[in-house]
Amino acid sequence: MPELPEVETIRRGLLPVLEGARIRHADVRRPDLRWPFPPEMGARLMGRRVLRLWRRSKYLLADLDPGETLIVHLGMSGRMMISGLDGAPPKPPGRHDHVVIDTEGGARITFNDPRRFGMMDLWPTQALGHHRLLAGLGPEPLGNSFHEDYLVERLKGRRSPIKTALLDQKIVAGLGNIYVCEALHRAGISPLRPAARIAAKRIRALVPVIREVLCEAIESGGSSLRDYRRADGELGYFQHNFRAYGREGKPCLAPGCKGKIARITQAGRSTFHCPQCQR
DNA sequence: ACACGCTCCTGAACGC
DNA sequence: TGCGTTCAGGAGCGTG
Repeated sequence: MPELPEVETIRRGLLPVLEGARIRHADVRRPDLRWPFPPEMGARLMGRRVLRLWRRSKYLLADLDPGETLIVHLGMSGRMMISGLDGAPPKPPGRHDHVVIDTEGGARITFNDPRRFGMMDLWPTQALGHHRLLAGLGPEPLGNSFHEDYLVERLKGRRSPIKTALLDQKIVAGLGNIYVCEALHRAGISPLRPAARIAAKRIRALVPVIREVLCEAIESGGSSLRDYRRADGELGYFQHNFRAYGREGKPCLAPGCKGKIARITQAGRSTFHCPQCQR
């Protein structure tokens, strides 16, 4: 499922066809995803130019001329597909293709989301910070305001396990289940340990590890899961080698560790970790 | 402020 | 072979 690296990779894939392009037509094929689409979304997108395509946490943001931003979240199973390039026919919409955007350049961007956990909204660009979904987000993990002192401070007094704390988007925005498991594994920190009971030194060491895990995933094009299947023009599919995630029962890959990856449930979610080397 | 459980949804994987 | 059941999970939201 798309986490920050996947969204970033999708953004980069969309960049050449969307940034600077004018939307010729937008086909909104159902009234809602997780929430209703904004009123008249299709009509409001039509004829507008995309000034900038950027990302905040797991949200894709397309600044439109004039003054409005299209906010897109891919949820669990959202995908983007590009077709209609080089004179090829644009892909006709199929099952779960909920929004189809055609540009004047001839490209077609198809948003597909079987589980419909995604969302789209339109919001004034200068007031984006006040959008209910963006307002409370913590710092970008790859940005300057996510740093060692910040994380140490934010985890003070947190009795919840570090795994849960790192999934809290108010603390750091964009981490999901997979990369939290990977980061904690690399840092040798047990996902079960209460956040407030981790030595400051180890939290400080975790910060660059989080960045490293995300950067590697972005470099390799993100990660792939069941929900992502390779197809022509589909963005966001990646092959990434996880050391912990999805490796229940397999040998721990930490250097020198003889442990085995275990799978537990925390806050209703699977955690993969090595009980041997993660303390 | 924090912590927890519930909820949305469908396809894939699994069991009988 | 076919059907029913379980699981996956981002993250808002209500409750304590």
